[in-house]
Amino acid sequence: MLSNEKRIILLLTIWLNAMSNKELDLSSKEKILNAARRAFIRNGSSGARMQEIADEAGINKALLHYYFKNKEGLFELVFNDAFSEFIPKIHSIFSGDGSVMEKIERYVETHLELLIRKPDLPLFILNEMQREPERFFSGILNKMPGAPPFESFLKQIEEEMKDGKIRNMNPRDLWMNVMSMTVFPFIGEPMLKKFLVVNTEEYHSLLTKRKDSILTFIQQALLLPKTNNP
Amino acid sequence: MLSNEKRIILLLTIWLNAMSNKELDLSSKEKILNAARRAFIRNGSSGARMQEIADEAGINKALLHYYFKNKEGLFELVFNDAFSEFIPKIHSIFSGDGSVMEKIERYVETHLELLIRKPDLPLFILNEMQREPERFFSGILNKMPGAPPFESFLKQIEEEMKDGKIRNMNPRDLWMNVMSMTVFPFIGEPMLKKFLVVNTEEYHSLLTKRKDSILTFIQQALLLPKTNNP
DNA sequence: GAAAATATTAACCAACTGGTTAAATTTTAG
DNA sequence: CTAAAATTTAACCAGTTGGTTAATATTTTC
Repeated sequence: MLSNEKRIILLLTIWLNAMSNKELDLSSKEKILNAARRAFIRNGSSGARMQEIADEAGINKALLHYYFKNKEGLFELVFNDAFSEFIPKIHSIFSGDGSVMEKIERYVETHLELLIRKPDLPLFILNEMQREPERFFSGILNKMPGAPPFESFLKQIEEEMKDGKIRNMNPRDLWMNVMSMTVFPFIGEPMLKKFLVVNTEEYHSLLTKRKDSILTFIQQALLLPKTNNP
Repeated sequence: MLSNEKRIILLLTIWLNAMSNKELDLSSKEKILNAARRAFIRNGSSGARMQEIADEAGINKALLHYYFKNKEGLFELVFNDAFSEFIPKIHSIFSGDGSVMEKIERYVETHLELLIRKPDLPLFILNEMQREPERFFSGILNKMPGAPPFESFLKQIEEEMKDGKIRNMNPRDLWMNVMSMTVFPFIGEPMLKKFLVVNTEEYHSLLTKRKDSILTFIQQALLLPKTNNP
């Protein structure tokens, strides 16, 4: 299926990766995990090839099975690592101290920082979740304590709305908006670059400034105009 | 790799699909396209199997090659259909009449309507775009006349900001926010349902109300408080 | 320094894969 | 009603795939 040009590029990539892996002096296991991440992110769990992973790691294919029982085991490990990195601090943010706006700021800051470093995470996670939803609803997501923290955050939002601190709207819509504006620009980069008529550098510059932009936007949408100027 | 339970479910699905296809009296070609969409959406172009597509379509595998030269040809067709359905009217919205808010309203309305009917579209398109970006930057995206319409819309946004009609912010951030809030809730459904503590019906009910919610949020973020009450 | 443990590899396997082909069947056209 | 065209299928193919194994090499331990 691969053209000759693509094959050359692939081989060059494999060689460069092998050289860079050698230079970094990683163990074989670490090289495998790095290569597996790239392969699973790019092609999904069913499209990724064990030989492809071995080639990118610069090792013999049998070593994959020596360290990780099988392809599914390797995938589980890679996915669980990604998932627990992506999900993580939301719960402590929800149940910690601070106003609604402060919590939103903390979430946006934390997540933008993570996604700038690992822009492939959300698409990878969400794509595998749609591919095999039952894997998550019977496993890793059930281990995720979603209900309590968000429900208390929900209450807090409702109270601040009732107190007139922030504008009245469906709290679930609010959170949906916050997550959308934080995460989607990383998922939608190829399309957004085209729409916004920017190149990759310009786009990434936009992303590094997103924190202030998102927070200002949310504040302007939520905060009521003050009747008493300080 | 499939467990027996999954195999039974798959076979039942194939049978039900075959029965429903028969009931709908579609041509073989249409059955193939429907099955191919489902397979490519779920597993990606490299993970989807020709035999899987044939099984779901209820036809012999050789027929795939009779109608569509090969797997890549079938995928191209499916992807291009999806892409031209997802991208489409943005350009006429950008270059048409109306204020910035009116254009935003038109975009949100049009796209929500499309995505409620076809919620798998954005994840599929963006996933394939990240998997093989060169396919798009040398092909279909170059055919997409992105530059002129958005640049004129950019100018319009800037003018309305300068005129004090809407609040000052980076127009690219504005559009990024609009697209994010419209598209991400469809991509992020499995995760958002968990965070928001809603079931599928409740989540879809949220989605059907998103138009007003998004537009109100944007208006509150953008529109300046009036100094003269009518 | 030798034994034990760990790592690594080439070669191999059965099953799966995308694609092909000739024959049979069905549909269409005249 | 028959020939032509279109559709459909079973059987097949070479290459790819995930996984295994025995042998070899390297590292670690005592």
